[in-house]
Amino acid sequence: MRVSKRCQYALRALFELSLQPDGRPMKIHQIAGAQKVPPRFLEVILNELKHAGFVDSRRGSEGGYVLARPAKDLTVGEVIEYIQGPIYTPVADAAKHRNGESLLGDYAFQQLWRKVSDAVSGVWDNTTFAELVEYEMAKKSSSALNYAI
Amino acid sequence: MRVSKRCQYALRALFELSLQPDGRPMKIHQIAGAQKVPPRFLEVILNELKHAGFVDSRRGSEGGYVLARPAKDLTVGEVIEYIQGPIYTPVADAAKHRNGESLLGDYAFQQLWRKVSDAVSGVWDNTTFAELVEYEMAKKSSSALNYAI
DNA sequence: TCCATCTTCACTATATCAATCGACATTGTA
DNA sequence: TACAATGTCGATTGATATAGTGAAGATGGA
Repeated sequence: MRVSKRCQYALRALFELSLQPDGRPMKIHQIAGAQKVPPRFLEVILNELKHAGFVDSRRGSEGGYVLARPAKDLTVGEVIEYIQGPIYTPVADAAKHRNGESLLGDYAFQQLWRKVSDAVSGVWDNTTFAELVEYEMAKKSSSALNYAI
Repeated sequence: MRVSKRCQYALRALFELSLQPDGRPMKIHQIAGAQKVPPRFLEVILNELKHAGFVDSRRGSEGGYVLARPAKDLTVGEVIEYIQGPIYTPVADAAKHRNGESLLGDYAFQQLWRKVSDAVSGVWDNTTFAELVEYEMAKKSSSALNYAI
C-alpha cells in the first residue's frame, strides 16, 4: 500500500504526541521541528486529525495539540485508513467501468487483492502508537550502547 | 500496495496468455479484447514484459505473444515488482532528503513498513499464474453450477 | 492584549499515470 | 520480390493527484 506524504506526516505527528508523557499540549511548530514536517502543511493535517477525533486541541498561548486517546488504544491502521481511505481494490473498481460485465480473471484477481489487503491490515491494525514508541526507545538505547562500546 | 493500471493490465495480459493451452501466439488485439485493455497501451506494456523476459514474441502475420515460461513458474510478485519497482519504503527515502539525519521514530516506522512489505510480498511472491487460472476455473464452474440449480 | 489555534479559499508547482500518435522494422506468404 | 500483418520504439498529450504555500480573518485562553 502506497502511503502519501500527508499520511506519513500524520503518523509522525501522532508518534511525536505519543512521546509526550504528561498531558501538556504540543504546539505545531514543536511537532514540525521534531519530525521535520513543513509547519504550514502540518497545520492542515492536524486539523484533519482533530476532526477524526484522534487529537484534541487547545487555543491560546498555552495551547497546542494532545492525543485524544491513550497511545496504546490508537492503531496505525485507523489513521491510515482515515487519511487515505480504504485499501485499494482494483477489480471491483474496474467492474464498475464495465457496468457489471465480468471478465475471465475477475474471481482470481479479486481473491488476490483481498489476500493482500488482509495481509496489510493485519499488520497495521495490530500496531499501536504505544508499541511504536516502545520499539523506538528499545532500539535507540541499544544503538546508543553500540556507540558506547 | 497501490497497483497502477499499467500493472493491472500487465497481470491481465499474462493471465490471458496463461489460459492459452497450446503454444499458439496470441495477438495484441485478442488479448486486449478478452481483458478489456486499450490495445495501443497494451502494446507498450507487452513490450516491457518482453524486455523483462516474461513473454516472447513472434513477428509477421502469424505472430503474437506467448509466455516465456510455464505459468506455474511465474509469480505475480515478480511481475508487479518489475513494473512498479520495489515496494515503497518511506523512511529510507525520507532519510536521503535529510542527508542522513535521523529522527525519533525512524526505527519504529522502518520496522513497520518492513512488516507491511513482507506481508505483501509474502502473498504475491507465493502466487503463480497457474494458481490464478486454477482458482478462476474452479470458481467459474461452481458459479455456473449455481445458475443451473 | 498577546499568542496560537481555527477556518476558509485559492493557487502553483510537480510528478505520475493513462493513453495515443506516427514512423519504422520484421516476418510469413502469395 | 512485394505486400500485408504485426511487432518495435520514442515522443507527446491530457488528466489527475499530491505537496506545499499564501493570505485573511475569527476564536479563545493566559
